[in-house]
Amino acid sequence: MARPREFDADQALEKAMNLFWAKGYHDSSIRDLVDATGVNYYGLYSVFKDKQGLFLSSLDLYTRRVTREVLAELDRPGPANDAIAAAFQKLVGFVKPKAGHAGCMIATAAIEVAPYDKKAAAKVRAHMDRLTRAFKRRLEEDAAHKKNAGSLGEFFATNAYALGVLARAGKNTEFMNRHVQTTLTVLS
Amino acid sequence: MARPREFDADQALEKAMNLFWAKGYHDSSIRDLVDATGVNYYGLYSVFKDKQGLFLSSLDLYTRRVTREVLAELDRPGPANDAIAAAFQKLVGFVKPKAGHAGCMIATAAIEVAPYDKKAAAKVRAHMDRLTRAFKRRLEEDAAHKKNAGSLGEFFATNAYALGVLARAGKNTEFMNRHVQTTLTVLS
DNA sequence: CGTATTCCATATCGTTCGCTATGAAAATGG
DNA sequence: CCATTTTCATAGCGAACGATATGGAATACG
Repeated sequence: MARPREFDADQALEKAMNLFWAKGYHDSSIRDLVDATGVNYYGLYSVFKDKQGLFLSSLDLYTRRVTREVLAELDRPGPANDAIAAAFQKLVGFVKPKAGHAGCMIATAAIEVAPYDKKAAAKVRAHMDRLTRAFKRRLEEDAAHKKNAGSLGEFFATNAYALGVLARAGKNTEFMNRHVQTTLTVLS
Repeated sequence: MARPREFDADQALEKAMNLFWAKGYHDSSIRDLVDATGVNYYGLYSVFKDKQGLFLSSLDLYTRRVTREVLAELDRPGPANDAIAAAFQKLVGFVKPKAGHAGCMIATAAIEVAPYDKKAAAKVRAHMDRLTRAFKRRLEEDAAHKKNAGSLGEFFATNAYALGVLARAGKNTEFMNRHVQTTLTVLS
């Protein structure tokens, strides 16, 4: 038809997500996003509508990219305890300070965006529900925890987000590993 | 010496703290703070230096006002389990949506301010340490938990902040109470 | 009582924000 | 090969930001 765009939307979204992940919504300006993605204003706005749209798409990508890997650990064969421990181990690897970003993007969004952005709040809620259900599903397979699978699922999901807070507050990996260790004692 | 100020600095700080608590740092503009406190620009800047100074003072007041009440529950006589449960009960009452604000101001600061503000980060760390030590101290009195008092203290403190995230994400009191219930099972 | 000093109220500063308008550049279709 | 269409690069928009400057009002001191 006409001049083709010179950027890949998926790659741009990934870079935008990394910036939002690292700095949150408010501290990531459009100009920062233009620099980080290498895509100019027109490109970003034509694909993602506006800053909110880019952020919402980033939340979706975060779910696909990061959360999926954590949830995959829950499908491991073997005892439920080991699968949950593996999931937390994976999570610590993600939220620890690395490549400039620290924390869980969903937890950050929950605190700084959800209170006044209904669409972001809905995505945060959906993410929490998904994570909760994943833990719950795995726990229901275990006879010892089947009856408490619901509240335990909520508990593990909440503690997953708590790791994101710890990371943002500057706690190191040892601290987070210790927290995971104690968290898992509810299963024994 | 000259014209006396027409406002009470402590009352103004309390109102500023409530706004920061409700909306976080970035969404609370100086103009919002002027409206909320009833103190004009000159007054705020002459007493608190700048926006950061006002925020840091608000963090201190939050510790004195909110955290102290929670910690007071830990000094209750009786079993450590009951004291810790009471502290969490008090905490849920504070972080639940009420009077416009929701969540824990420290957790919010940890996520949205601490990553790039060293002074705020230091106050967040100090708060976490204080809360952790308070739990730890109470647990050390209990022979059953003395050996794990350190990691348990960290665990309880972290879960206290987690409640703040839940509140900001819109979770209701029942959800938070259920979380507290499960959190306390690590003691049994 | 007048003068110095401090505070109040408001206007305004420079900057940055999210977003859009504008003209040049690049590819397609007749 | 030119006209059309879409993207690129950039300038610029109005609004809001944190912070400050300014002139009048209010008190203390001589």
